[in-house]
Amino acid sequence: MGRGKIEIKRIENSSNRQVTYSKRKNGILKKANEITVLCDAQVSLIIFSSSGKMHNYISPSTTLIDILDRYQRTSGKTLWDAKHENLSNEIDRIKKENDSMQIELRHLKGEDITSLNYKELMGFEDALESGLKGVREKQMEVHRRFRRNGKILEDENRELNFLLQQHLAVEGVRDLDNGFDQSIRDFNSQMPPFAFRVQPLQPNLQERM
Amino acid sequence: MGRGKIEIKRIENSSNRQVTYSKRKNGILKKANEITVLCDAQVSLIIFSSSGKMHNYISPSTTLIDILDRYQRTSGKTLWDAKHENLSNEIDRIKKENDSMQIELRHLKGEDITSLNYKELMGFEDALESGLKGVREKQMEVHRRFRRNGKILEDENRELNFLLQQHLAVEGVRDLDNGFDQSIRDFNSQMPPFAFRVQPLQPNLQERM
DNA sequence: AGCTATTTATAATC
DNA sequence: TGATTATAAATAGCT
Repeated sequence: MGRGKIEIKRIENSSNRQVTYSKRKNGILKKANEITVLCDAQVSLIIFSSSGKMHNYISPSTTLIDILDRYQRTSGKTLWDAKHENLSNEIDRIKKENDSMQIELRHLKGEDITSLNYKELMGFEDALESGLKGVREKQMEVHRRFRRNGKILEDENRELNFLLQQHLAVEGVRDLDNGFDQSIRDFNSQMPPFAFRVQPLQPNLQERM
Repeated sequence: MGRGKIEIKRIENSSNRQVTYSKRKNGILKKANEITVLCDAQVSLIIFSSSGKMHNYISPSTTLIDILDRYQRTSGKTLWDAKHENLSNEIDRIKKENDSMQIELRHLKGEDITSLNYKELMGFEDALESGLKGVREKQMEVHRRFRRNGKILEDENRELNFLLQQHLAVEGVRDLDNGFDQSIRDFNSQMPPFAFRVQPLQPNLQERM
């Protein structure tokens, strides 16, 4: 329908193609709307030009999602259900893993063990004993480190006290009235040696306890 | 384009509407194909008639899913991602739950406890001790039941032996040659009393061990 | 379903 | 691009 008849095959001239696309695109969009209004139809029309521009028409009485849902039901073809199913399967798998871990946890805590047989009980006893052994070893280690750190702090404290006494002996007579040394002496006398807080001489001495 | 001009508004006559739908539907499908071929376009066209019949056209060079993916990317509108997001969120939630259980399990088994602080260690020690206590109590119970069952079996065994001796004393003289009683006597003498297998006099005596 | 008078879409041109 | 126009194509009303 134009000045001349054309064959329906790819228009090689790129600019002609672009012009024809633009005209015919408008034509189709118009017809999509007309059939919607005239015939109560529901239309979803999505067009991509070869240059990537998109145009679309959806009948106002509906939505694209609705059309696609009906498309799936009518054609039997599946669009997003496949992706959906994968996720659902993963959820099931993880939930199962979850449940069995929950059961094992309860067993290790001594709950719900009535259903276990003797062999299973032995297994859990072993697991609990080795766990307890590990925890107790770790506790001992923490204890030892704590005691060692305390010992070192005590030594530091003793040394600092000694230095302070020296300092007081040398300087104290000279500045009897400025009150500074006195306040330190008060502070020191109120605190037991162990609690005397100083920056540790060894860095990284305190570890996480 | 027809014998008369028509207004673009719903055709009230149902059969006219149906006829017009059929003609125009063919027209649009044809145009969709033409723009595809002439202009290298990619078209997805889905039409539902008011009576529910579906017709659709997809450019042969693509798929509906591909068009819809591009539609989402181009328009920013989301079609199935919303449904997906819900499932993905649930997966994340369950996976997190899963991970923390896995960590707790490892800790209860005495693994990976270097990262625990002292207070946490104490907590796990308590949990392990109470778990171990529960398991050992259960084991003791199983043991007791086992011993009791054994005792009962011994008693049964003794009684059966007694009955057998009686039987031999009364009947044995009469049937010295049939070999049956002799074989029983042999069988019995080879087995320690405890291993003498009989149907228990009390049903349900053996519980799960 | 066909037919055809008429309207509409659009190819070529400006 | 956008407007014009001659012509092809689509289709409304009728059988």
